[in-house]
Order: sequence, then C-alpha cells, then structure tokens
Amino acid sequence: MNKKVSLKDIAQKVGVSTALVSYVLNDKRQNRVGKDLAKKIKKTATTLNYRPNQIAKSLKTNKTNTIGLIVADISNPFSSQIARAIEDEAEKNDYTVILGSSGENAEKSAKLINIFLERQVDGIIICPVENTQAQVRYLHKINIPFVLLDRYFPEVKANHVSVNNFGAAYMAVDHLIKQGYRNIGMIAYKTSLVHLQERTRGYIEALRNNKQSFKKSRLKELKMGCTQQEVEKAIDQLLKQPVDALFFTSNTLASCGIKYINKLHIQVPNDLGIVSFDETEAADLFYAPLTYIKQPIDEMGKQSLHILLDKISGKKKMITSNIDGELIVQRSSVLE
Amino acid sequence: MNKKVSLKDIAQKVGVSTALVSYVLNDKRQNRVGKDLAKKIKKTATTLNYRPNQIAKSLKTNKTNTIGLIVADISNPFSSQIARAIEDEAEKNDYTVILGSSGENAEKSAKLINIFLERQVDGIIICPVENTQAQVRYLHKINIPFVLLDRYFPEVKANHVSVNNFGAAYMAVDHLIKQGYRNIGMIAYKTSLVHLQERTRGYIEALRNNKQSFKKSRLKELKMGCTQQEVEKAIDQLLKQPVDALFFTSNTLASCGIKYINKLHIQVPNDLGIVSFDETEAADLFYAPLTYIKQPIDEMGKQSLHILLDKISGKKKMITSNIDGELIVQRSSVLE
DNA sequence: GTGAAAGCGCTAACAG
DNA sequence: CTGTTAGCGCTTTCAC
Repeated sequence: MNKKVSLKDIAQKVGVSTALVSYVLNDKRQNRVGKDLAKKIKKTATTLNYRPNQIAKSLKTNKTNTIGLIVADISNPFSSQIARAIEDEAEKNDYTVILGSSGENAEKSAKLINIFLERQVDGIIICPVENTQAQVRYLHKINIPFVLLDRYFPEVKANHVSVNNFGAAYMAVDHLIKQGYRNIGMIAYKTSLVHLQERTRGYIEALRNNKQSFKKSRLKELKMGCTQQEVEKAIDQLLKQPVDALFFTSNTLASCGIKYINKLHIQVPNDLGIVSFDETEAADLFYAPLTYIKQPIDEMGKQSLHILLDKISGKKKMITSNIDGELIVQRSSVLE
Repeated sequence: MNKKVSLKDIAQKVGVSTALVSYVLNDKRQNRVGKDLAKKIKKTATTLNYRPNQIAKSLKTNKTNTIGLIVADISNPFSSQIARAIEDEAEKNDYTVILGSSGENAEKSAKLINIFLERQVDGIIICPVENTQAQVRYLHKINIPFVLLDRYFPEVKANHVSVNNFGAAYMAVDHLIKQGYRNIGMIAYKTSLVHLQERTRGYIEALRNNKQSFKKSRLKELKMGCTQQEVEKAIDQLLKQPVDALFFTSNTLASCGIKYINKLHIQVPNDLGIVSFDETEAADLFYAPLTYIKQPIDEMGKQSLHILLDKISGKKKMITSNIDGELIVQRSSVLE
C-alpha cells in the first residue's frame, strides 16, 4: 500500500515544522514566511504529490464542506434533475453532496438524517415525505442548518423553497377552460402533503372563478406510488362521465395516463384535452405532445443551496421562497 | 449553537475514561466491562443523545465507509438508475455514496477523482469518459480500490463490469433480420469508447452472419451529445436509401429519432422497423412501442459495488464481469 | 519570520 | 476486569 503523504512528510523533507507547511499550502499569513522557503515547500508538496486529508481538516475545523441531500425518489426525473442542479451549484461553492433517496418513506428518511449527522454534514436539504414533521422539528432543535425543498409543512416553520403549486394548477385549469373545455377531471394524490393539496385547490379555484361547478366525482385521488392499473381504473371512472379534459397532478400519473389513453385510441385534444403537472419524457412523444407545467427545477436547486449556505454561514432569518411554474402549451390542450 | 456531545462528555458524567465508553458503545471486549457500568454508560449516552462523530472515527481508523461514484451524465435515466442501484446496495453494506457527474468531460472527471481522494473515500466506482486512461492508470498506481462500470479501456487493465454490448447488438440486429427486414441502418456514436464500438461490431457481424452486406452509408456516426437536428439529418440521409429498419445505439438517440419519425408520419413497424439500445420512457409511449435492449442495471450496480467491497477488503485478483442484455420485443420491430 | 504544542473525537496498544 | 495514554493529520494560538 502506498503510504499517503502528510504535512509531516513535507515538513521533515524540507526541515521545517508542519505548521509552516500548512501556512504556505493554504496561502495564509503570506507575510509570515520567506519567499524562498515558501517556494521550496510548494515544490516539495508537488513532488511528493501531497494531497490534503480533508478528514483531518474537518475534524480540526469542525467543518466538512459537505451537505446532505434527501430526495423523495431518485428514479423520478424530477429528483435526479434536482440533484444535479444542487450538485452543480454545490461544486461551484466547494461543497460536496451526499445523496440519499427516501423512497417516500419516513423511516428511511430518519435513517438518512442520522447518517448525515454522524458524518457531520454542514447542512441538509430535504424533500420531506409524509409524516416527517417530527424530523424537521428535531433538525431545528439541534440547530443544524437545513432547507426544505419542493415540499413543506405549514405547521412547522422552516426555511423552504417550493413552487407556487396553487398558481400553477390554477393556470393550467384556467387555460383548459379558456380553450373551451367544459368538464375537466383531475387525477391527483390522496395525501397529507400540502404542496399537492395546493394543486387540487388551484383546480377547484380555477373552476369556481370561471363559473364552473366543482364536482367531487371528477376529482380522483390515488395513493402515492399507485399502479398503472389503478390509474386506468380512475380514468375509466372519469370517462364514464361527460369529461372532456384531464389534469394530471404529477408526471408519473400523466405518464401512466397517456399510455392508457393511447391504448384506448381516444382523440387528443379534440375528444379529450390533457395537461400535466411536471414533465415526462413522454410529454413530447405522445402523438399529441402534452401541455404541461414546467417546474423551475434549476432555480429551485440553486436557491435551496444558497439559502442553505447562508444558514451555514450564520444567517438567522428564516427564508422561504415560492417560485412560479410555467405553462408550456402544446397540442394536447388546444382544440383544433 | 448546541454543543455536540462527545465520548468525553459521557465519560466525565459517568466518571470513567473515554476509552471505556468507546468499548461499551461499540460492543467490543464485552467481557472487559462490568454489566452495571455498561448499562450506566449506555443510558447516559441515550440521555445525552450522543451521536458518534464519524469524522473522528475515520481519522483514527483510516476508513471512511464512503465510496465515490462518477457517472457520465446524471440527467440520463441510465445514470440515475445505476446510481440508485449502487446506493441501495451500499447502504445495505453500511457505506455512503458521494456522487459526481462527469458530463462526459475528462477534466471534470479528474476533478471529481481528486475530491474523492481528498475525502479519503475507501473506493471509487467510475463510468469513465473518453480520454481518461491516464486517470485510471493513476488510480491503479496509488493503489486505491476502484471499479470501472459500463465502460472500460481494453488497453488498461482494471476491474470492470459491463454489458455484453457486442452480443446485445448482435441479438437486436439478428432479430430484425429474422423479422424480415432487409436493409438495416444504424445510428451510432463516433467515439473511442470501446463499449460503443462493440455495439457497432455486433451490428456488422449480425449482418454478415445473415449474408447481408454491410454498407458504410447505412451506418451514421454522430458525436456524443449531438442535437436533435443532427439526428434528424442522419435519419434523412438514411431514409433516402432503401432502408427499412433502424437500430439506435442509445436511448438518447432513439428518443430523438422517434420524435422525428413521429413527425414524418412514417409507419412503424411496417414501413420502418426500430430497435433501440437501452430504454427510454418514450419506448412505451410511441404509438408502436419500441423493441429495445434492456440493460441489467441493478445487476451491474450490485456487482460493481461488491467487487469494490472485495477490493477494499484486500482481495487482489482482478475481476471483470460481462453481463448479458435482454431483448424486449415490442411492436416496433414486428412486421404485421 | 518561524516553530512548538495543544487538541479536534475517536480507537487501540498497552498497562495495571 | 478496568483504565490510561498515544496519536490519526491537521490548524492555530502563542511564544520565540
């Protein structure tokens, strides 16, 4: 095994103390050390191929320059894009990200938090899952910097960045109505997560403001992680009614939905208008490309990281950010 | 700021040395400590809400239980699924993963490797990008456990796990021929990466073994990261010839390709058969669901991790693994 | 200008 | 059975 070279090795070789080497290599107290000596130290470091040991540094400085990120489900493109955005930004700021996926499971989330804390991360970004309010409160209690992303709990105060879900859903449904659709159904999740409830609220409000009555039978609420079959059943039930448009509340639901609609040979957009919340790759590939709400993923990632960095550097004030989504209109919602 | 509690705090409170506390809390040398004392120590630990500091532990033991993972492009589902598979398996084995995405860029890859080494990861799994042979040799030289995943360099000996790309491509093209397609074009990458070249070799070999001549004009090689427009141009050029089937060498190319074919209103599978290497979400959504080669992603992730763990625990023998892909036949390649 | 020395939180070698 | 001590690699205070 190649012994790793440490400050000590350099110090011995040059014949100075480790402290001096540390100074030189970190460009600190430049005035404190002779130019020639500094040069010699730097040269020896490169010769020996010195690589600082971050672990030792972290132990000493009590700072790891690492943040923990918990996404809900890394196999969902939304999560992987979020992760990517955060990592990119973290790297620019000299931070490393350790990533965990909770799989919408509170226990797994707790376990990840524990791992992160043991590893002394400087801060945590979480897309919290249902029933993790206590975890969030705990983070608050132990006073570690953290930011909730995409989701939040109105009853637990915490820094968070999320999308204006209400506004985006409202925009989507309003668009359908303006296009001439009159009987809009919605496929959503049965959940305690407020950010999803907000989408339903947007749907209902848009109907009301356009003088369309909200019919409960047109709102199907499925459990998270539901199967293709369950989505199909919901669509069957909706299509028995005089429904001429569907609003899917997530990319996964939309993806399942259009696969089925494809099979049924229903004519989109003329027989059925469709809008989806969030993208699917499918969105473009469906014979009638899907109108969807584009979430500002990069922006969300960036903002959450910078809020976290602010917290880490000691800022106290609570920050919340609510970013607007964008409606991307394509063929699936435009009557021909 | 909540002061973190350390072994020392517990030791002081109970009135013993830190060493003893360490023994008890790690269940080591159980015979060495009295039952009552052990109980008292454990109780105090929970009361104080003690959480071991992994950083300190790592510094001492020279082991971080962390591995670094470099994928080529985290926004590609192939990468995120690989990452997920590896993380799942790592967690089961008490390892944490730090993830980086090279974006097919050698410099970025080098930078990530450096970060990983500074952070004293116990091992590294890499999906290497072009022109990173030197990096691989370096890892070998400094004697850190590592495994190449998905890709490898035949001229550089290293542990790796990959797909039998030749066999899978052969199977795909052979299937098309058996279905009655006679003029099969291929859209591939112009690259030095052998795993991709193997796919082309599979294509050519399958043609030859079926007594079909290989025509250079039917093989389009695009640069990695090419645009939708470039794919469209390649397809245009192929369709000018008497081509009745297309083999796409990656999910990205296939995804671009079928979007265009969709636009052109070409009848798949009757006017044009299609097979893709690797999945797209699109595969199922295209009006004629795509036949594709399913890569054994979970298996690849698992194997690479376990090979790495073997290396970490000191096994010397070089290990390479070549896993077969599977051809999933759907409508796009079956003449009606 | 320079360096000795303490110590971050932990484990393991070494006494009793 | 129980406990002490040294030291992992680094930074930083303080003394020269």
